Amino acid sequence: MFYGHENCRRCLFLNFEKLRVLENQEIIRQLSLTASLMELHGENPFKLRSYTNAAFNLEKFQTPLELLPIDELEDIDGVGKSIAAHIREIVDNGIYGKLDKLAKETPKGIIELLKLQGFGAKKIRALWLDLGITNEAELVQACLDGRVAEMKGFGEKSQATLMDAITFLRSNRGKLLYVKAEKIFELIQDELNPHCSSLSAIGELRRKCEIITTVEVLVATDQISSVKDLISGLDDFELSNENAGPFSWKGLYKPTETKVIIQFCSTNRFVSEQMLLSGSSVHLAQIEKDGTNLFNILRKNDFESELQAYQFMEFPFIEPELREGLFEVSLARDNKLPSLITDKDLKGILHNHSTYSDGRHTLEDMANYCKELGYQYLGITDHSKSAFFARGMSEEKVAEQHAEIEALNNKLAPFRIFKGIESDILFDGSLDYPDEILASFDFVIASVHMILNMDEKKATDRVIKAVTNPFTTILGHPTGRLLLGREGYPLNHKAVIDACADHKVVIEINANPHRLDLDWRWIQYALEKNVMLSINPDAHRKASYHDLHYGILVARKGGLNKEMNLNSMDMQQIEDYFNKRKRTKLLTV
DNA sequence: GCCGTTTTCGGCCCGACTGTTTTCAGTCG
Repeated sequence: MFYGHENCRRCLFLNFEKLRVLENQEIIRQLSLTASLMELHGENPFKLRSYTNAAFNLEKFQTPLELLPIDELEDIDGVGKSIAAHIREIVDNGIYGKLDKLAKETPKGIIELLKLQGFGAKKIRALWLDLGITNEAELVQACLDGRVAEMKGFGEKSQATLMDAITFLRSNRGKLLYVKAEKIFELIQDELNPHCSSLSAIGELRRKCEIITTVEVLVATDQISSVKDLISGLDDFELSNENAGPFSWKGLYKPTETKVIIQFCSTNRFVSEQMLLSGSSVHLAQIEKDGTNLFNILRKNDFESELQAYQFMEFPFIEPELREGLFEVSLARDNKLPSLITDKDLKGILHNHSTYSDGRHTLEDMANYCKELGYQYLGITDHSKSAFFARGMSEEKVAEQHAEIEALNNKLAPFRIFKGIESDILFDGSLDYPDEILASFDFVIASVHMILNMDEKKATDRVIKAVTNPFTTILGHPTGRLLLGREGYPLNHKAVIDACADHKVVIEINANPHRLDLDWRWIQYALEKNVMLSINPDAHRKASYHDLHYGILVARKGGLNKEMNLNSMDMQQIEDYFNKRKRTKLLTV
């Protein structure tokens, strides 16, 4: 349940954003927040636990709660009269009285402090009551004075960890995952489209960076001043620098405190400005012809298309997401640019969960929807038994699932479900089923979920040991990172990729927008070593199949082509691949 | 606050890790 970030209660609860419609997630967020605020106010722990339990049970609930009458809400596990009434109130008013009251009784800065990693409501309560701290600045001062370390339940280490957590929080403030920044861009696009001749994302957004610090947009219009007024007049946008210049608007998207810059230009300058403001400075400088670089050419010349500009420089077209100045220019110079993978190149979906472990939808639902989307196969990989809290499967459950897969394969043919498992990598790098059980799967994804605090040497040795396991087909989310949420465990990427090369293990590009792990910066090295990748959604519900798109974006950014992506194989190819690997493995066991 | 009765009260999910209070509370997954 906590493994897929989408189900992480902490992240849900801290996700203060207006980029939402009233979905079950919003109700869950409010109930979880209630539990934290109750804890903050020292209320009965059992009472607040019922809110946590209700939120937890609602996670698994598929029907939109806003459609349910109150008596049906009360039938849900963990939801009684009181919480059912709260849910109705949220549906009707957007928030419910009890939470509203709790929030009003709590300093805003204290609620912010609940975001600090490693510190829960009880610790924050202690800081609030004992030291009178009500915001981040006061907390920093208390740490610097050493007052935190002197408190009961805290010490020097806690104080240092607290400072680290504040630093992490500060460094991420205003930053957004690509998936969320894209929504801000779409808002701007919808508003401005009627008033401009051309509009494009530029900067990090156009380069499909996984983290966005500034949402930048280029607009070609002859009504600059009225477009500026239009943006400043929108509820969620705030002009922050009136002196930004005649050709730009600088401000904030208030709900997430994200910086927004809108640049203006004339229609005939659009292509050149778009390129100037999208490619990194290194990219623009590296592309040279007769001693003049692309940067200078674009400043002085107008083009009708980006292709025309590259052709002018005697270069092939370079996709915007590659324009980081890392490897693309030398590849282009040698005419070795990859034909980047696209959404259409995915033939099946691997790494998915069902109700056999912590997924929301049944195996049959997951299979039907996968088929409906036009894919040829599904690889189902529920959690293994060690992931007890994700309801990992016992050996008996595995057998039960395999029987159902066989029945479904008869029913859904030629669509095919492959028997997989997301096997936990245990503390010492071993997998948590005996060989005979591991041998019963078509493929095995080995992933780390627990004990994430090892040093680089230990973490690397552990992962490499899992990679050398003859049953491992794919290494799942290699570093365990959650973007803007948790650093991955430190890993010697080269050593791990080398081990994957030696043992013919595929590396996952986890497409969940919170993970995007393997980091795209390592794709080129993997390709150099002839290591295949696999773009997997880690879906815990049907809708998460669509996360594949974000995996595609970073895979393209790293320069991946379809030939080196495992799930670009068609059904027959991947079946042969799995079978061949299994035969090889059986020889080595 | 919810649940499940031995139904109107009494009990309330797991395990590992960390740091600190040296025997356990808080946090996380």
